[in-house]
Amino acid sequence: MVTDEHPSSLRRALSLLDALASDDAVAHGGWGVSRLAAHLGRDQSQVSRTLRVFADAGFVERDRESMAYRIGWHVFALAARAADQRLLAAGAPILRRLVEKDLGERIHLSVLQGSEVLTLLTQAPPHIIQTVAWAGRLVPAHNTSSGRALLIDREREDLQRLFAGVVFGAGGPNAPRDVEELYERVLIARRSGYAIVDEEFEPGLVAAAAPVRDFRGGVVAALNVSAPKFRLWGRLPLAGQAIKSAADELSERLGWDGTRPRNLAAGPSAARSEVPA
Amino acid sequence: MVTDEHPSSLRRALSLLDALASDDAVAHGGWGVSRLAAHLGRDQSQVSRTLRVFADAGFVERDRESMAYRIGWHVFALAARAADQRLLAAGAPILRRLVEKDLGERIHLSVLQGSEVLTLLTQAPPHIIQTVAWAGRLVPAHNTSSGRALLIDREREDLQRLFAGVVFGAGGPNAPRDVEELYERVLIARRSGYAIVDEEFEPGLVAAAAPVRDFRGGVVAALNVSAPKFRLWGRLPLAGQAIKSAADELSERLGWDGTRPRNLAAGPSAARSEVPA
DNA sequence: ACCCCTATTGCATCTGGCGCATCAATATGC
DNA sequence: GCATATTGATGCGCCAGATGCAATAGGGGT
Repeated sequence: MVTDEHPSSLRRALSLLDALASDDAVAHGGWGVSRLAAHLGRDQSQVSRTLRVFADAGFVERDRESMAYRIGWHVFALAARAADQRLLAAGAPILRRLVEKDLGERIHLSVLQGSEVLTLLTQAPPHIIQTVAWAGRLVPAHNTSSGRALLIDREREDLQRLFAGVVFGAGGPNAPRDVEELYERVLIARRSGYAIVDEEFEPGLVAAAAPVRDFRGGVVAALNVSAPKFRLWGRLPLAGQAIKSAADELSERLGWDGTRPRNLAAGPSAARSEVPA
Repeated sequence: MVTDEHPSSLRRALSLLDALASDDAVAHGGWGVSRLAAHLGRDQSQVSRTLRVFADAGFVERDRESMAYRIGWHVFALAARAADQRLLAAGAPILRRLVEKDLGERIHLSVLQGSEVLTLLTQAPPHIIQTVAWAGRLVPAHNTSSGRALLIDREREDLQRLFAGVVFGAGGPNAPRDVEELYERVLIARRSGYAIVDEEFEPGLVAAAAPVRDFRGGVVAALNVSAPKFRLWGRLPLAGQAIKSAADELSERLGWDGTRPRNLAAGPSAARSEVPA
């Protein structure tokens, strides 16, 4: 997640936090120094010292018996102050309503981070067991409906800049092959106000998404539904409409007056950050 | 927040995040470089450079127009991915303390799954014979205190959708007969901050429960105590209070900022800068 | 006792964080 | 219009502090 461009000790230190939040580390109830050092290819001494600083600052905590480090209270406290809590507060009930009343499939609220999509909230229908926890996870923006919705205002040059260095290979059979194809599909989404994706991210998976705007008119988030093709495909246009009206409602709660955004070259912090390895 | 003991560049860098998470900074929609530098008594050059590293890693974000930095979504992602882990890790000692010091009765930590309650952790007092292993068990949400606590934020329509198709028949003598009754009792629980249940799930069984919230502000789990009526009834309000304060403590460890109002759906442009200087 | 695995610490090396000064860009004043 | 103030970024020399190696210490397991 933290991609190195110019090595700095700070960046190296931050990668420790990423490692501690990895699936592996979480599943193991935290990682010890040596394991962490091995995973990152760094010397144990440095990992040990860096973790001590993090621990003193509360960014990580150590299990007394297993000696394993975990993400600490301070990160959670900061997360509570992370960008726009209002989006979460207003979004949660809308997600619930969508999944329970309208669609009966899994709904996500996500934001753009670089060329990837970060899932903030997930709501699954009651009868489905939560297989993977999607919240906090990153997926590519170019072959997902959320990504398409988040990029719905962007022009060709924006996309070229944003996806410079991103490989378009992976994903489902219908994934866009390059920025040009992506832009064409963005244009299609722009016309209807929502994005439809058919087996672009994963074979057999279809999805619909719509952009959420704040009071400035810019896209700040996306609402999306995704499900197996056999279950959702027939009502996907309807689902798109439902998602769109829900997204518009959320936008209104964020102060959007319904006007189109003026040309805002690129998103908030889109400039930097690349794809992870 | 980050207390300095032995200065290190990492610690200095982390204090930038703290500053950005301060009430002042959040209220102003983020802070610029010079302001941040002044606040921390550090040179602008270093603040600028450090923030770039943070920004590249996604730990902070920059507003395009105001040039102000805010806590970034990456921090949110870290917290989201470690949230489950932390719920269990931070919950266990609190359960133990509750049963040993405060209540002397069986305590559970549970989450909502559809219209049912899934118990994750159980702590029983030593003198009580382990009757049933509750961890992993599913019980209905409508006639249990945990369920009531987990649904404490829901509105009538939410409940109607959630319990559509659920039969309310079974349980104890005082179980709610329909969604309407359930909602009334949810409202009562909402007022006090904890839920009391008197022979709703099972004859002769009473219980109290309180909601646990995470850094997103939503209810993610519930803490509850249950025992035979003859043993707990007299001190049930006290038990409710104890459960509530324990739940609040757990919420804090999950990054919940109890001081912050969690449903601020009204103001359109609250996040933006209002105060001049 | 042994070995193996893990975490911490001492120490010499030298990277990279630091402050100062400068520069560019954008307001604000007259 | 020019002058001034403010804010953020950068070039550069210096030394704090990050790094890596090796040694040390603890903890099981056999």
